[in-house]
Amino acid sequence: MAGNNNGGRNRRPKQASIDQVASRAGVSTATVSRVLNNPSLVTPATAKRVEEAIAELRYRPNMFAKGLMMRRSRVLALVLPDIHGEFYSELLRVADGRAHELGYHLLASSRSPFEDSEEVMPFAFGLLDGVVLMLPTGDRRALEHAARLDAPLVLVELDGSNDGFDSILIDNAPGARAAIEHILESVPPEQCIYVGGEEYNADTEQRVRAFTETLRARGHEPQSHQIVFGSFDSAHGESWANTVGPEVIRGAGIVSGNDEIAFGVMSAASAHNLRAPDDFRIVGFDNSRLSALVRPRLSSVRIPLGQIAEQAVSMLVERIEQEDDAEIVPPRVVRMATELVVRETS
Amino acid sequence: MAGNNNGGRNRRPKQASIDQVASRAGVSTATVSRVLNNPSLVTPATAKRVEEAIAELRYRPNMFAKGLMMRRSRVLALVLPDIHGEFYSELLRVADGRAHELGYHLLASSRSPFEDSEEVMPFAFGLLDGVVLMLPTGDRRALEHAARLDAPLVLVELDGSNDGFDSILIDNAPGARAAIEHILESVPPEQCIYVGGEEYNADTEQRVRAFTETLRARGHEPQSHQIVFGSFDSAHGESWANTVGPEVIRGAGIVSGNDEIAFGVMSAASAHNLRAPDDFRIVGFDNSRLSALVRPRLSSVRIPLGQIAEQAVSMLVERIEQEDDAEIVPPRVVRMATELVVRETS
DNA sequence: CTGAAAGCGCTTACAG
DNA sequence: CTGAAAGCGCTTACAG
Repeated sequence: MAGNNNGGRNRRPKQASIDQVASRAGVSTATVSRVLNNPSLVTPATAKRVEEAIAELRYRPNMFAKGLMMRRSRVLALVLPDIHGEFYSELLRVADGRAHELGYHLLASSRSPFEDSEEVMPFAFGLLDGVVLMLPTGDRRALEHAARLDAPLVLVELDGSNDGFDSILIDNAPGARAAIEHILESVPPEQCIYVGGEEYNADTEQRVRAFTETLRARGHEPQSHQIVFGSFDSAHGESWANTVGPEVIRGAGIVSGNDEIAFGVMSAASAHNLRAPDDFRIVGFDNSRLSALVRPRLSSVRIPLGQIAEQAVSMLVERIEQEDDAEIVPPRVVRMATELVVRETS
Repeated sequence: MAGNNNGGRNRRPKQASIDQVASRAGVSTATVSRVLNNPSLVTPATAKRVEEAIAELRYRPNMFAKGLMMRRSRVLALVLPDIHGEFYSELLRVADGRAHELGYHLLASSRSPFEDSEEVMPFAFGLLDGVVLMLPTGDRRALEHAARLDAPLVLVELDGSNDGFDSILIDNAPGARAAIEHILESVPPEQCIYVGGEEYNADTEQRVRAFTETLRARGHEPQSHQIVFGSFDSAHGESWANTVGPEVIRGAGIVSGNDEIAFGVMSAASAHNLRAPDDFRIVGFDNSRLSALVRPRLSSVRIPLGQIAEQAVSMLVERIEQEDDAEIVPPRVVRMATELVVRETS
């Protein structure tokens, strides 16, 4: 557009187009396209000429033009809620690995495409072949937006099968039940407390249910102070512990919404010289790397993030590549079980 | 292509095109395009008709066609090395926030676009307006590849200014120096040890240099056992501590490559009943959330990740939007200072 | 203020 | 095996 002063490096070089490659190689653009996408259709000799032209011109296909024709970009997105740390890396790493195996590139977004009504998201999403959407908040409104999206979608942590979407759910029950039962071995039901994260969260709800039902099975109806909500961070654990004070913590059996909360509780407790497992029992959720690292080592419920990520990407790609066919496979729901990892704090 | 049996939900609905919107609204495609991109050019009355048609047809512009014309997608990527946990979230969150302010969508990739020569990456990268590339391994080969990429690039942790790229560097010196000086207040130089992560890493090199120089300034030439390399994880800290044994740790002043390593060291030490700060001193790097949470609280050097992310995105967008102009701004290098956060372990 | 038309850079039947 | 040509769905001078 402007004067072609391409002195700088960080300046997009005027890319060669397929036409230039074609004329340089003395062939048609169709032939260039063939050597790029289906070399077996072309004589080795002409293929060679074309490849040389490509190399000389440093030609790289324009992905927009290609996408316009193919209606496919081979790019996937993984949309994660604003969760912290630990969580991200395994999810990303495994999802990316699986995507790569399947010939796709995976990108992650920490911003929901439906968060605000601005114009930026649709831009990006129109370029994607599909998205894995993690919705632990059970946000059905987001699901409605998603339904309007034109890309294939796999949901994680929210059952969207009634709306036609493949879904992957975390089955918190086994792990949560095991955790509370383990604690009940040494703590009476009335001293068990669930210190959870956000209340309106798919995981929170399931865990609270398991907690409640397990206590009831022991003939104890949990009181309101035995189930507390907050946020999934250590600050919440600390502030809860500081609020209730040492007399409540001593002898208590605590199931916390995640490891961070547990760290917060233990940290505040240690200020009163209370330590797990002697003075109280505690188990976290997530089985984060740090749970095995801190002293005392934190018992925790493992969530199979790697399997979830792998499964999500696999299902998504299956859907994408199925679109070309006529057959309609009904939405699938898969549940991933959790399990208790016993360490020192319980 | 196939039979249009659109019974299923997860099936890409045949998208309406701009032509259909135009004919439905009784205008030309040019007009539709104008109400979408520059409404002030259109009479309110006709704009309204067009908007209704858009709504009725659930029209969404084809981003490939748009990109083909505009040569711009408003999508940015942040390419991170395979670092763990903590690191990701702040970087991502802040970068995303800044990108959004500037009207871009940011996606993260944990896979280097140059990792392998397969065809997948270029696909994705041709769709991006620019990328922030974090290269803590000092991988100059990756930089060469990057130079061939046609998208604007901002480098983090590697100085690519000589190759024409804006670069953001972490200045480890102030923080590292402060850390070792702080430790030297109570530990003799010959008992100071740097337990680092990967040896060929921009951060490692700077920190080791600061460590070495500070000890030399005290008249002590560090011995080979005083500088050890490994990986940036707790396992390395543990194994190092177990290898050297309690006699080395007792009384030592340890600067570790990151907080994780420090946790590993402390964890192994506690098995021998050695605790910081009484039996030894230790400071980490990264100032991770957990450093403030574990007991004893870990002193750590803060790296301004948020500022780095924000700066990187800002510079990148500046470059992108500058491409249209003729003026060539020389590559910039900005250095972000680190600082020591003293807690209980030192 | 609006439209007809060219063009962005590819892919893919269709002929040969 | 190869090429001429149409077409994907947009944007943008250029006229009016």
